Amino acid sequence: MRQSKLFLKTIKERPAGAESSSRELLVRAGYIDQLMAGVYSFLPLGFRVLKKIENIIRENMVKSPVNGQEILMPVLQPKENWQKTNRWDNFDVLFRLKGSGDKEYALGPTHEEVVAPLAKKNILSYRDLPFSVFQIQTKFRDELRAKSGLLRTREFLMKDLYSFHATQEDLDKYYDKLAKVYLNVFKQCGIGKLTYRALASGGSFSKYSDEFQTLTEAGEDIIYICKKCGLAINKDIKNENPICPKCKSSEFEEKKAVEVGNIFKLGSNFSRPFDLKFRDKEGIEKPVIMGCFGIGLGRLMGAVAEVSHDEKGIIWPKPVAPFLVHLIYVVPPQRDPAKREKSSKVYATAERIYNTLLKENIEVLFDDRQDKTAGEKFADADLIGIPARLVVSEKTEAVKSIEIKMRNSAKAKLIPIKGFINTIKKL
RNA sequence: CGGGGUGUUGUGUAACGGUAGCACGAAUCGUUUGGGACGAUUUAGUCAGAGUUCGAAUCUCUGCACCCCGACCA
Repeated sequence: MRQSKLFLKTIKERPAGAESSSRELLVRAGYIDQLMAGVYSFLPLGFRVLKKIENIIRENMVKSPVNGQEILMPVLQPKENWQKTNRWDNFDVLFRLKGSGDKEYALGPTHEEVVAPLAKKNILSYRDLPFSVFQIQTKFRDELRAKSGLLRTREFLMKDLYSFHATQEDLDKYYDKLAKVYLNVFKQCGIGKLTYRALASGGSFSKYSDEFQTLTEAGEDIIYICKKCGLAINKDIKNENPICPKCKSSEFEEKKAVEVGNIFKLGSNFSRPFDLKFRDKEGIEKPVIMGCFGIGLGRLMGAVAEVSHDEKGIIWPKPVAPFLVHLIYVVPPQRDPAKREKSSKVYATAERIYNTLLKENIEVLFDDRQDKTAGEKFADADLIGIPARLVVSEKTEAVKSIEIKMRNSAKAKLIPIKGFINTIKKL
């Protein structure tokens, strides 16, 4: 991608009144644009990051042991289904809207009301169980207070997976496997060390659920980490239970965190209202046991930016970075005719390197802008936060090298142009 | 939803009730060119409505929007 053609403008000044770092940096670097409170557009760079996160999640959901099948359910949902579960009037953040003839609809904040009746059409026998479906789709929640950029929004992409089981034991096993897969997803996104599986209350569905909490001061949740056994619990659990449920210790470390995922054992709470049943081996009708597993993609992206940045900009972990390489062409003096010759040579070298990278399928953003000085390009590169920065300039041209510097390191070094691609491939 | 704050060009900001100014950006020209260059010229603005006043960005009211704190967050 050529930066000169990119639909993106970086902003030098800090936006007024923005409190969270991730929000400030994502806006200034041109990843996202706010339409209104809690609603953002994803610009080309932001969209790429979102897609990276989406693919990591999808891969993990499709393969064993999750074995999810990807589907896409409607955002627009009938009021009747929400009345069946008693949530039309009780789901605080539900967006309710009127269509023609005053017919009422819900904008999906979650999809139990859709997936349960859907499953009813496909589950008749114990032989149909267990199975899981998931989607990566836009959710709407009328949050009373949107805040901190992508960390709490009213419209957001969510991966929600629903599992269907014949027995509670089967759900329990699956649930624990999913929890491990979740930790792996967060690890792959570069926030593994900071992300805890925290025991939480299960609301009206079950006694407990598990939250996945990433430690950051920008988070709005508080979790308690047991100093003895390392178990994390959320505030609800701590209030009910002043001692660690696992090792009975009473010493906890209190940390602020942002919830990037949440998993629930729904049991038969949704199969009952929708009459979702199956026949077991003995021919007896039983309610299907369900699980529900969510990850907020935008929030995850915000969380990564929140925990991985410095004063100059974002520092993307490689797996979620919009590009692996930021190739920067430092424009040499051009007014002097003798130097103009050199200039075209430097540019030609940059083009050659760009094409080599493309040919090798290395994801590269090429700062080919002719009207920006080196300083400005470097400042932009730091702000945007692509993992590897390659510089082609008169200096590097003179020694037939290119400069390479990693975003998370202060050191730059020169590598010969000949065979440079092998260095890049090893990144 | 309770409380607080703020709305001035694309962005960041200034202006006692009295000429809406500065910087960045954008545009043109010239000089520059390895850490956000310089000069000249140009561009574009008082959230909306009502009121007070000779006169309102400024004071009052209403509305709207955004930000922050809290509550809420199956």
